[in-house]
Amino acid sequence: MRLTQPRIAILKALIADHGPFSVDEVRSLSGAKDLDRVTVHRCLTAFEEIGLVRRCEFGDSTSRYEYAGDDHHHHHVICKQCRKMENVEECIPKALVNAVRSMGYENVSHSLEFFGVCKKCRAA
Amino acid sequence: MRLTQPRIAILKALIADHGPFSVDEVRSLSGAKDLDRVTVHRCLTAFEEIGLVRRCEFGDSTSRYEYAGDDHHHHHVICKQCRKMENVEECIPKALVNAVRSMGYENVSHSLEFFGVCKKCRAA
DNA sequence: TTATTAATGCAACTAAGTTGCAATAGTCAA
DNA sequence: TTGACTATTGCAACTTAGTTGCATTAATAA
Repeated sequence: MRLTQPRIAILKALIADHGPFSVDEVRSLSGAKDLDRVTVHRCLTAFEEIGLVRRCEFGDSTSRYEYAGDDHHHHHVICKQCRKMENVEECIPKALVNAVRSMGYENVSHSLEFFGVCKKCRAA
Repeated sequence: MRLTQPRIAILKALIADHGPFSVDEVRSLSGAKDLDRVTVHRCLTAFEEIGLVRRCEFGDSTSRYEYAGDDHHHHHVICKQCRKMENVEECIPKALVNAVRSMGYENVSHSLEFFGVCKKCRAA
């Protein structure tokens, strides 16, 4: 895998700002504003494949990406109103994954997202 | 809310076959093959709003829907290879939801999906 | 320094879902 | 039962996110 200008810019942005970002958000954060959307896509996909980046789905049919090179496993809460998101450090118990294994699955991973209304939005 | 032919057909299909279905799958399952895609969409959205149907996202940028009128809360495992899906009856511990509440969120819901490789696919 | 080829950028395309609007068909009241 | 009201449907056109093919560019290895 080659270390190119677009890839450096994208990775820098993801490491600096951490909070899953859409392709277009990554594009503007990366500074390289003239970066092609397709390139950002391909870079993120490539990073995902080697585990440098994690893809998140929040149910709005847009993929978001965050830096994952630090092995910091976590989940997210998304405010149903303002769409702000925060990390949730707690994770599911191992027993749950084992339950799925006992159903005959191997190589089990999971996706867990929380949705709620944040303090700010409730005040308004 | 009016009880129309399309809605009856769609609900029947969802109750009969349960396993989250995409809009097009619902369309063919409903028998009413000449049903407009848009209509199916709108019906499912309407059902979702009144809690009759639950929307699931498996990270392939397609929404899937399942009957939820029976209050049967559960999650899913999706095989990473053949895309087959099964219910997972276990759920996350209350402590986890409380952790999110203590971050300042109310009305907290969650989405949890498992991904793995099923027995059949491993054999092949 | 040059040759190789992975990666980029562009244009055209696909897939899922949304919107506006005229026509249709449930539902309510007479 | 009939008629009026209006929610719902179906169509066409549109949006948004993402993908594909291919010629050009720029990392890397010799």
